[in-house]
Amino acid sequence: MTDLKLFNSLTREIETFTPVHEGEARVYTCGPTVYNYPHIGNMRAYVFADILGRTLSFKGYKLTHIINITDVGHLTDDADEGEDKMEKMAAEKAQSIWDIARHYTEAYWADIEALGIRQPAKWSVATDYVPEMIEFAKGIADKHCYELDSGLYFDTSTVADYGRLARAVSDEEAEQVSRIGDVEGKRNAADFALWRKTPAGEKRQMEWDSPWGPGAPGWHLECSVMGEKLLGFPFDIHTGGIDHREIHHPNEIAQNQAFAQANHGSCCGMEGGALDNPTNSGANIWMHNNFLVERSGKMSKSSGEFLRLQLLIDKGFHPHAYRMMCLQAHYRSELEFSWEGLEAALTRLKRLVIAAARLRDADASPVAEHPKFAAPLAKFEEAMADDLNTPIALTALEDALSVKKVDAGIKRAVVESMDAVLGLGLFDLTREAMRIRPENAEIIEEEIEAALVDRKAARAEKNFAKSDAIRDALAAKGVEVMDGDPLGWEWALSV
RNA sequence: GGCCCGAUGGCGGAGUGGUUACGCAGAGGACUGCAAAUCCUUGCACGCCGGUUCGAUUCCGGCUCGGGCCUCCA
Repeated sequence: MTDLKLFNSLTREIETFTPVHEGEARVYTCGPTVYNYPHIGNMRAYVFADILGRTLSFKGYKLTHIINITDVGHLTDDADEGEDKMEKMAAEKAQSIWDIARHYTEAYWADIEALGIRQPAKWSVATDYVPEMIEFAKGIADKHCYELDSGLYFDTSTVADYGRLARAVSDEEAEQVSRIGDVEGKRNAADFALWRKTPAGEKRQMEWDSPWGPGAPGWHLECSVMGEKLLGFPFDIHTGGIDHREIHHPNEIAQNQAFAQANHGSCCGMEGGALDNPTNSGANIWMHNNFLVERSGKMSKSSGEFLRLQLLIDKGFHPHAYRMMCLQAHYRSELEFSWEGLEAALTRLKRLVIAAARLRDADASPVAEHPKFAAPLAKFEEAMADDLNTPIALTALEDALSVKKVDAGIKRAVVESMDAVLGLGLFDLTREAMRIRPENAEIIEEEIEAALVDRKAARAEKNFAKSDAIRDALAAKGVEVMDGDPLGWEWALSV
C-alpha cells in the first residue's frame, strides 16, 4: 500500500505518516466554542478531520480520534481582557451558561450527524478537565509563568522556537504594531494567560478555585491538557482550522514544550525542546484546513445571511451536498462558497447516487483483483495517500462507477470501499431522500401526486394541452416533472 | 506597518517543465407526444512583464490584482 503522505504545518512539508504507536493513529481535533450555532465554514474543519480519520482507518490504523468541545474560556474582544463569549451569550439569552453550552453543543452535533461525520472516540468537554488544567499549569508555572493581577501568564521567551508554527517573528525582530491595548505588565507581547482571574468583587457563572485565585482556565490550556490526558505526548496528528495556526496552536505548542521539560527533564527527548523535531511540539503532525469563503469575505455570524447548515436544508439542499462541495476542493485550498456551487455539488451527488442505486440489488463481492478496477483503485489510493486529495479521489470513484460490462457485485464492492473513505453514503442515500422540500415551497407532496395523476390521465387521452398545462402549473410552484424517471418529480431548486 | 497565501475555461476546482484532470453550466446526440430526468459525445483556460530552458501554465525575479493573519474565530 502506498505510504500516507500528509502536509505538516510545522515543517511546511509533505511528510510520510509514521505512527507513534505501531498500528495506531491518535488524532486530536480542535472543536467548537459552543456559544453560538456553527456556520458551514466552521463545519469544513470537521469534514476535513473526518476524511483524515477515515483515511487512517482505510490505511489500517486503529484510530483514536478526540474532538473537544470548548464550553469555557474564550473572550469576545482583546487578548486577555473583556467579556467571556459564553458569559455574554448567557446574559443576552437570560439563560444559564450551562444551558447555553448544552444547546449549542447539541446543535453542533446535529450538524455533525447530518454531514455523515463519524463519531470520534470521545467528545472531550473542557469543563470536565479543569482540575487537570490546574495541575498542568502548576507543573509549568515555576519555570515558564508569571502572575499578574489579571491572571497567570505564560512567558513565551522560555521555550525554544516560539511561534514556529505560525512562522511568526520574535519581538526583537519585529516592530510590533499591536492593534489592541496590551495587558499591563506582560513581558512579551505574545505572552498569554493560562489562568484568568475573576476580577475582585465579581462572580462568574463559570469559575473555579485555583492557586491563583478563583477564575477560569485560559483558552489554550484545555487542548494541551486534553491532548496529553487522552492521547499521550506525543500523539500523531493535531488538526484545526488554519486560523489556529497563528495563535492558538503556537501557544498550545509552547505549553506542551514546557510540560515536557517539566516532566521529562527535556522536551520529549530533545534538549531545549527545539521544534526542529516536531515531536517536541506534543504532536508529530499539525494539520490545518483552509477557510470556506464567500464573495463578501470570510464567513460571518454577525453580517449578512448566517450560513448555518440548516439554512441549506431549508432551501432544499441535502446536507451531503455540502460535504460533496468540500470534497471537490483540497482541504488546504480556500473554497469559494456560492449557492450555484452548492447546486453543482448537489447535482453531482445525485448522479452518483443514481449510479450507485443501479448496484443496489447486487451483493457486494469481495474486491477481487479485477483488471477493470485496477486503475481506478490505484488512482483512488494514490490520491488519498497524497495529502488527502479528495478532488482526484472523487474522479476515481466516478471512473469506477462508469466501468462497463462488469459484474455488479464487484463494482459495488469497489465503490463501497471508496465511499467508506469519502463518506458520501452513496448506498444509504436515496434520490427521494435528497428531494428535500424547500421551506418556501408553495405546494405539498400530496398535491403534486394528485396533479400527476390528472396529468397521466390527460396524457393517456393524448390531451397534451391539458397535460402540459398541469406541468407548467407545477413548474410555477417549483416542481419539475420527469416522466422518464422513476422518481416522477423533483424540486427545481432556485436560490 | 509586519508576516503569509493565492491568481487556471462561464462558475467551482485538480494537476503538470513538453500530449493541460474532473464537476456544474453550455452545445450535439439517444430517449420522449414535446420536455424534463437519465445515458453518450463534445467546444472552452493556465493575470501581466522579464529571466532560466530546446521547450514554462508549471522554475526564478518583478509588477498588478485579490485574500488571510497580526484580536476570539474552522
